[in-house]
Amino acid sequence: MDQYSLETLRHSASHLMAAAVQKLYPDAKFDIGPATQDGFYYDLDMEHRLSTDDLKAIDKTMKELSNKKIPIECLEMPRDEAEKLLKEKNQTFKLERLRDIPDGEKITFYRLGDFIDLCRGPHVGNSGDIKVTRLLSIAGSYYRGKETNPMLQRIYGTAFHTKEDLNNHMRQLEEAAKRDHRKLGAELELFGFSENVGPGLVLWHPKGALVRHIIESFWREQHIKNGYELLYTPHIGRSRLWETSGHLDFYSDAMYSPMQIDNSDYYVKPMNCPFHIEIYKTRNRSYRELPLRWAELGTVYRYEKSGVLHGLLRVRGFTQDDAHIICTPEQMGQEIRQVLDFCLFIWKSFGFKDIKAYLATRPEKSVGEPERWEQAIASLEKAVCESGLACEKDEGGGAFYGPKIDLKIKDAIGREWQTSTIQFDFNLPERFDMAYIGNDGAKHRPYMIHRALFGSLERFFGILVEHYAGAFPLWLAPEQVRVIPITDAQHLYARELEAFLASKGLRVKVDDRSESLGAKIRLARNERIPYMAVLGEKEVQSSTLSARSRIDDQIPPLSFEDFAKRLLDEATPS
RNA sequence: GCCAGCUUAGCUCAGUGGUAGAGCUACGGUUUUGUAAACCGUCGGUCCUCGGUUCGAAUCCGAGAGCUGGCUCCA
Repeated sequence: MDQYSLETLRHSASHLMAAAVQKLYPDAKFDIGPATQDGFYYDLDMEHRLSTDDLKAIDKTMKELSNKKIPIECLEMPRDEAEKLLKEKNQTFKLERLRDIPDGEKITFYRLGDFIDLCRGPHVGNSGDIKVTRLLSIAGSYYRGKETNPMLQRIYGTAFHTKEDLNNHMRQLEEAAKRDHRKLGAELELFGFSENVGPGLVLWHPKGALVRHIIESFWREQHIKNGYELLYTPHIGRSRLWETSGHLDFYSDAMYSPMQIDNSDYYVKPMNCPFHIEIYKTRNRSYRELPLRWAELGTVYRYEKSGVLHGLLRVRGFTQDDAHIICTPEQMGQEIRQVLDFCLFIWKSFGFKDIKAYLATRPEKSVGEPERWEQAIASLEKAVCESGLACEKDEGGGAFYGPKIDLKIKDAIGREWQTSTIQFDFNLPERFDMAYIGNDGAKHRPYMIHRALFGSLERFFGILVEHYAGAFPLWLAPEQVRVIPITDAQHLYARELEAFLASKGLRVKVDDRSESLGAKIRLARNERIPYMAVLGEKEVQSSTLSARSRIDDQIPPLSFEDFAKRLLDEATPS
């Protein structure tokens, strides 16, 4: 339809922005300016520290350059000439980027008026093709993404073919902002944080805690059904446990300082695995008792840099829905398959249907025998294949201790979230010298698989709030029915209904404030309560109730019994 | 942690050097209401914290905390 792809358009828009920046700040040194999923950015360095106020001027200059319809020309040149040009322009980052281009590859520059940029292209024909742009924000970004490198200034923007597309995009951002779990969490009194407690430490308020309780109960029930056994383990453990596990050597950056108890150092746990392994090691294990599937809602604490904390999605204390499967080589394939199916069942229960798998294989630095890696990867691949999931392979993307499958789920407005993870571990079984006695009477090293379905309850809850936009389905809603008597004369009748519904196991409250019907409905709607039962003179006379749901507005009058039946039918996970 | 920004009542926000405000919420009263906001009144403030400049600071400057958007990292 359009002559250029959105990616090309955005890439060109980043050049147009760079041209504008160069015009306003001639000392600017440019690094890279690619298109991204939603727009583009350009990384640059200069004397002037940009602030959001500067975006207006840059935007204005971009519009001027666009109106001039300046052609964007491609210039191919030999390496020495390219180097000379960049040196002349004092573009030190670009010089380094030039050195990254392998010999024999074409070296191209793109010129937009006075702005000449080392760039692979392609680009739109002229600056007049870039009409619909919006500069969004400025940020810092480390040169080449390395924390030890100097920080450049990054300008984020986006571009579209039409004004309408841009407006749609901005509306989508607004929609996402409305669903923001931090905002809804406070509004619906689900959870919060306190400066006195500390950043990244979640306080679950009664309503959020109730939803969490329902999720946990469902989780436990399903795990028992699927052949798991539940464990509880302590929050702290002696330093020698973490020495054996290797965490003190390789994970200490994320661990909190130890506390001294009776002359020993104890660490708050960043992971649950060592405790599970200790349980495994309490006695000899026979191949006959494998596979073991041990699950725990284990609360762990990890140090996260202050700048990365984000609502419930990134915290310092969180509860993993952790499990460890310990099995023989023969059982491995079947176990992986079962975990994947279990994952899919759980995601379906919470209304997520669009799920993608990412398989990460052996990285350069790794532990464990190559055959074990190959076996494990093969079984992961086979299981994903059989499950019918779409899968992307990330060669060399596994952890040093084993390959893994991560699942990403798509929420109600199309955003992807990384949640479930299934990881082999060839490291801990070695370190802890785990073994089972095979039918040959000899000791063998078991396979160990870590897996989490939700990832963490905090993160999952945050995703759920955004997915449902705060309107939990009936089975999860902290309050399922709000009973609304119209006048004081129906208060007794309302209490009768409340007691009846509660006796059926429904979560119900009465709003008997001296307020108008409209006001009570408005409040219940704002609180995202799935059902309202309105009671007036008519309902008392006919022994009925007038129901109203979040979805249907009004429902014809029902008896207490029929109403309860309807809700109980609906109140199962789907 | 780093770059940029923000922080005024429970919430949303106004107030740019001269006595701290509005709406909603909460509370008290009046009202007895038929499907998204009845009316009147009252309470509510360490203007994030500490220090500085000034006759005088919510307002200007510095440091710190928390938060937001990114970078890095990751459940």
